[in-house]
Amino acid sequence: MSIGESHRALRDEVADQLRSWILDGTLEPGSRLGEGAISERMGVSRLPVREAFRRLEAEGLVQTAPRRGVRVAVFDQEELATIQEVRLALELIAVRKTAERRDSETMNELERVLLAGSQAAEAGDQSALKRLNGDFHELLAGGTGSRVLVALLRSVRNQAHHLVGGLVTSPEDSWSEHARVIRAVLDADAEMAALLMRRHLHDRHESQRATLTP
Amino acid sequence: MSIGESHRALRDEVADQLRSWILDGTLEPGSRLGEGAISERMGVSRLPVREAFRRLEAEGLVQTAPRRGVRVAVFDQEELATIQEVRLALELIAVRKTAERRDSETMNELERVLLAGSQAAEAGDQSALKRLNGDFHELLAGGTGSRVLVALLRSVRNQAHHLVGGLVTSPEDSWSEHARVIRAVLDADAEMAALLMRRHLHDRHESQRATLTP
DNA sequence: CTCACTTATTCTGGATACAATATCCGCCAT
DNA sequence: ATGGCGGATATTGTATCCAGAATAAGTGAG
Repeated sequence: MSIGESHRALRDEVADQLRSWILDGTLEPGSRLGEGAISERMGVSRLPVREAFRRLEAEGLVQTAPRRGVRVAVFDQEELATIQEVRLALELIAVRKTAERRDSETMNELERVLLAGSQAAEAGDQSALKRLNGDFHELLAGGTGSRVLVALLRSVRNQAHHLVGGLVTSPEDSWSEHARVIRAVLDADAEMAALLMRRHLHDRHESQRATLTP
Repeated sequence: MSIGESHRALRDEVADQLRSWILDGTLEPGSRLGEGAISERMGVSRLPVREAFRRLEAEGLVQTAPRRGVRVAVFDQEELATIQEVRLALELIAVRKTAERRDSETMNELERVLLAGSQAAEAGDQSALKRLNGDFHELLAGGTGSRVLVALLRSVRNQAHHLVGGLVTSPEDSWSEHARVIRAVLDADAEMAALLMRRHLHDRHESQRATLTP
């Protein structure tokens, strides 16, 4: 099999695949990841798998015990609360900075997402809304112009996602809150955008706590 | 040479060595890190070096271009400002959480550091102060009980350190501010501790900006 | 002499084989 | 049952090997 034209590095491919498997629950928290099994299942040698492990380890998605292999990260309640708190702080920094910079490309993208989102909401297109909700967060991170912040947010968001198991909020509810944030950013109202974002994430956090501690 | 009894994984050793070389300026920003050269210089094979690269990459200390190797990360002014902002937010979360949890082991360690620090300050022992200043930040991160936050802070702190080149603040000045924060934490005054920490980091940030933009 | 093009070397990315070692699991004896 | 012993398994690390890409070196033309 030819490696093809401009194939990405295999470690990236492997890392992405593992990440999505972890996030969508195919790999349950605490389950063990044997490098042999992974490499066999994905048809690559063990070398890229090990490199992918190191990356996921640094991203906090997996935990490594020396000589005992790698397993999907499992967090306790307190750790999850901390992650939420950190995520909130970082998202606020990001949305403020994006609203202040008003990078033209990001603004155009946000307008596009806003339009597509309201159409999808009317049509009741759940999967489109889910994707747009993802775009929303990516755009707000990217709009800061900071590669570091983008990486940190993605990492923390993954770990936060890790906790929800099944998402509690419907894509429609999420979208209406997102739309308000986007409008504030487009209006260059950084403080309003931050406030709306804070409420957005805080509500979500609360509803999760409620379901987790009955 | 025998690998010995309970030696840490070589990738950790390599990553630590590279990290300190980057942080102390032995490896200048933008300089290239050939995996062959590193493995030769450190007397290990290329594999642990590559694993270490992936970790440092995720920590943001190095940047990787496909097929073009890895080089020490170089950040522009705006990125550095963002990193400082993120670090401030995370340190505040950490110091508050530590002051609220009051983990007994951490409190004991903080008392020890406080005592040793005041002695070192009197004796004018610069290197001891420098080490204690490092312990200070590690303890505040560890006191949160959150592995994730510890990892994030270490990463962000490394990248912030990355910018200073030569540190501007003397260990003594740093220490006096640190000591005040420790006392506030020991007094369970989370808000006071956070306020002192904010001022501590903010001052440092300002003095750096002053030296960088003459 | 400078610039572009071609060639050669180096380096990354990946695969594979092999050794060493630590952990895990089952079996056996008490 | 329980505790210890020994083999099976997995991780970790080394050594080679190869393909492909990037940089460096060299060469020729204008």
